[in-house]
Amino acid sequence: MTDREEELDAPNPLLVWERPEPERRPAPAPLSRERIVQAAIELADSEGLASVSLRKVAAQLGSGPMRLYGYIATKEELLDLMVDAVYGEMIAEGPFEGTWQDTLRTMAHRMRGAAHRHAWLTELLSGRPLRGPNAMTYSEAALAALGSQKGFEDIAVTLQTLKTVTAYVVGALLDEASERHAIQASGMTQEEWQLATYPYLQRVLATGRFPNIARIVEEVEHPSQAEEFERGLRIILDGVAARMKR
Amino acid sequence: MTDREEELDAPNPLLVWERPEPERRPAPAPLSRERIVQAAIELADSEGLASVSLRKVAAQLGSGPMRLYGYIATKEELLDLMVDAVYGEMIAEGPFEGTWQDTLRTMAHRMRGAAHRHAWLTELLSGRPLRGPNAMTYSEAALAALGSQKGFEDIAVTLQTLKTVTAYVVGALLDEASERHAIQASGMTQEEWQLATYPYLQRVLATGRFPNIARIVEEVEHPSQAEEFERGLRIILDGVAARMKR
DNA sequence: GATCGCAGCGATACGGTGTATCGATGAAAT
DNA sequence: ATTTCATCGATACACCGTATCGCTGCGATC
Repeated sequence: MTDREEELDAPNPLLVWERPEPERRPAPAPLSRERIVQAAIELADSEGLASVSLRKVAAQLGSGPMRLYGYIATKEELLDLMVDAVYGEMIAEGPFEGTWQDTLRTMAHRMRGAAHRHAWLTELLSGRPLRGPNAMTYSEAALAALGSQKGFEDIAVTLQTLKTVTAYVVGALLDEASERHAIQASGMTQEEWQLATYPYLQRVLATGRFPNIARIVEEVEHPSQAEEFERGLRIILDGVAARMKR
Repeated sequence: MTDREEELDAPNPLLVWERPEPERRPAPAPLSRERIVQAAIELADSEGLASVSLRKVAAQLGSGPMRLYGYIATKEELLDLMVDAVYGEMIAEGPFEGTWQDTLRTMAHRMRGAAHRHAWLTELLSGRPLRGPNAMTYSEAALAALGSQKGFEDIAVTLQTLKTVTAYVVGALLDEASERHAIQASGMTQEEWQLATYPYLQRVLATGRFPNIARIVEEVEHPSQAEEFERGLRIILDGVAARMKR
């Protein structure tokens, strides 16, 4: 296309006289923190946390990125809201019931469920103090359920227990997530990735410097992630029980 | 300064004739992965992980950002190398000795020490499978030390134990780090931050919806982070001991 | 000792990010 | 009907990771 043709198609926009006026602004779609957070969560669920940008979230809501700053002061705040929304989901799953073991198990499994529904959760959970209303409500419910059980009269003990179990759960979920992440980041399927990784592993193990790791790779029948999580959780709960007997 | 003056100072660079030739390139400083990683770690230690950018790391080494791509393929790889370097530090602290409790304690405390020396470690630890040589050496040493103890004849049990303890440690360290992060991100000192946060907390607690949390804030004498970590660790080790008795 | 080839370097560029600024706008208030 | 004003979005800025590619200086070759 020549310059000449271009001029015919698109009149030179430098001159006001020939430029059309902007179209009337359509009434902007109503917005709310909730809608913003929901859009962000959908984006994170389907495209990964990395592609949650204010521009994309805003686009999904049919607005410019700057409009979001009426509702949040910072992207970090949006992430905070996303996490708290997930705590909301966990609350909605119902109250805690049964023994203290039941309560702790329920907590652990709900968190695991949430982390599986929202693969980005663990990454956000790390390094974010829980001050949102849903997180507080959830913690309060857990404290209340535990506190009513024999052996948990001292609220300091209850808190310590809760923190320890939570630490395990978060750590275990991060571990579960790490492999998934590496695979997903490489853009391969799990099999492709294992196939691509296997030769390196074999080469390293062939050096003989890692006999125990080699045994694990060769001999150990790996339990499912769910089973592994469960076994760890049993260890923790045994520990809590042991502590209570003093 | 007028245009005229400017012209006198800086000759129009559009004309080749008046433009000076580029100065001879200085011999580039020798580079290596190790130097790159060290520079990145220093930057992360002093300015925070967020300000580790390839541009800044390269600048610190007196080179352009693109030169780094001869040594790494991706920023992610640099982060992997940083983590593995920290495992190197942990290895250098010496072998594992004593009972299986001693070994697990040592592991936990070394990791905690590393996380305190390098505040960014926990963030990187999350979601990064450990395939680096130092990480593998460290794991191998831990497996060997544990495996020689009574009760750990089954390597699957050893592995499960290691994973569980590690999960707790990582989770606990993340929890420790989260508050520090929030404070540091706000750019306040700890006292300023507590002062700024306190009114909100009081207002929320005044609603009466969080009686247990209120009790914790008001009644519980908070142990130091070190003590809290230790208590949790004791719970975990008790759990391991309990599991072994079957 | 001169020449050449080539690995490796860095200038430049691209598409993306979070967010500050500020004129324009449309709805609410008068 | 007019004015006010909160709010929206276009634009801009600094910075990011990284693809591209011409240039440079060094080591190998003749």
